Amino acid sequence: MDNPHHRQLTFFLSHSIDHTDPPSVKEMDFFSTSSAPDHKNNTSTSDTNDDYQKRDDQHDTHDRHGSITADGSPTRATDHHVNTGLNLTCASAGMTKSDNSENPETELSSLENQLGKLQEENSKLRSVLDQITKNYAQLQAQLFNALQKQKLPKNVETKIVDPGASTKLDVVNNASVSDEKTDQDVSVYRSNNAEVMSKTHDRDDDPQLTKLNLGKQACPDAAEDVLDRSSSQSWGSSKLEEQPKTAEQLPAEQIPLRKARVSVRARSEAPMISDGCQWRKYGQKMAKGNPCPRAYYRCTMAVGCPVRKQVQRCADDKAVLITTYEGNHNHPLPPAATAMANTTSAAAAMLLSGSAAPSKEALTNSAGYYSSSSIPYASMATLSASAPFPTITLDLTQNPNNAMQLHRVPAGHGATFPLPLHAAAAGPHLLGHPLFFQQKLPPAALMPLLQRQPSSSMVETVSAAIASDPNFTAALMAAISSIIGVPRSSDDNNNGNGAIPGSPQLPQSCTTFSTN
DNA sequence: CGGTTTTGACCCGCGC
DNA sequence: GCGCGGGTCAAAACCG
Repeated sequence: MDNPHHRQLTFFLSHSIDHTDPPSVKEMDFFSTSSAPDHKNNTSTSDTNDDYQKRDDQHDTHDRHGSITADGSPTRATDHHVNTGLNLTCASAGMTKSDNSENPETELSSLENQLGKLQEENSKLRSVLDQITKNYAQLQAQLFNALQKQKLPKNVETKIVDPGASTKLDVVNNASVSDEKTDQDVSVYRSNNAEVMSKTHDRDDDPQLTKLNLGKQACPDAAEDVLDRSSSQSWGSSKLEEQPKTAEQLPAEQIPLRKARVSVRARSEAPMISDGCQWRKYGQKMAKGNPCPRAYYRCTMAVGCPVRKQVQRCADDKAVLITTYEGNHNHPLPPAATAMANTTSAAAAMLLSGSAAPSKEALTNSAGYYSSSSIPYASMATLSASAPFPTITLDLTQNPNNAMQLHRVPAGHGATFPLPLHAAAAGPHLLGHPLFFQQKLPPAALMPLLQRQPSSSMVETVSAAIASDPNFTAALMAAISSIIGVPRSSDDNNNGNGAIPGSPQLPQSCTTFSTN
């Protein structure tokens, strides 16, 4: 039981069970308002949808889900098919066909009606997502502020007593309890918890939702996760600027946030890649197994900025520079730095979202699902038992046109399997990490970025690679599932994260950039 | 003179 | 408990 991963599995098992229980169902109310996806599990993967629908059909007689759709969404059939809330049209089309096979006019009108409903639902979902994003950002800012207000001794978790964010923070504390060692595991939940919280933006107004969320705080380290997130997600976010900053806040910021790492490999002759930030070297060490020293840098753009990075040349190929970022900036960043921040946040989000007890099968499934997309670059996750922290590596050493690879390296794993970039792309949005270009630029527009030389525009390349997602539906679906922390209903995918990384959390991101 | 870099020492976690 | 390795600290040196 000491194994953190085991704990993760346990958690997600309970999670999956949850989704059959009324409480979990209540959580689904978040989406049920739009009537479409009241099956939180549906958002996971397409293959899951089938299973879930089957299950749902079975449960229909028990009216279980009927209670879920408290909003009174009329069509259950619609609910079945509109799992992601994204492919609403397609789902409805298939469904209506079977329903209306007699009169063409009737069928047409019915289709129109349903189409209108679906469009409405779609708009609702979009608004919900927007709200989630806003809420998340707000909560993040509040949490960050609260953290800053309290001085936390190093490696010591204390209760957060900020009245303004008491609910949220209390949740964290309750969950955090005692286990400080399962950082990696926690990171997985982090996103889930945080997302849930973000959904309950009216936490003060809606205690029920809060309680439900609390119920999901099965992870003892959830608090830590949240803490991490608060600081980590400040990357590229100017919202935190609004938060008062004092010297006393610094210690708290630097406390826990180090678990998820994002590393980038790129070819570069320079001793350090330019990422738009100012760094101060505070240490250098010879790492085992690498003749090249590892340099430790700290962000000096703001006093107390928790962001650090490690720079080291690859032992195998000294032309490859590996830069690892950790933490999130607590200050405004210049455009160039923001791009990098967004990139690392996205990568971290993806990493954390998928770090939750990744099951090979689930990941494989997801990989297959996503790989079918038109993403120009291949995505890959590498799990390494040697990694002290979950680490995602953006490999820019290969042809940017088709070799953008993501290596996810959570501790305790040694398997390699495809990792869906889409989730990462969508995650940041939902989490409140604005990858603006991602949202506003069509995939085609991102291609040029991918075709650039890593050394010249590595940030853009990485950002584009992470952010660009030709299949927004898939990405959003993954993101939603991750946010909800929806466990796969599949028996063997209880590990929770399934193929789709659970929740995008950006608690701490350690990005390693290796420039070639 | 202020900021940065260097570098040895120290701390801490982990494995044996 | 001990050793190892990673990460950080902090004093001295360096630089503009």
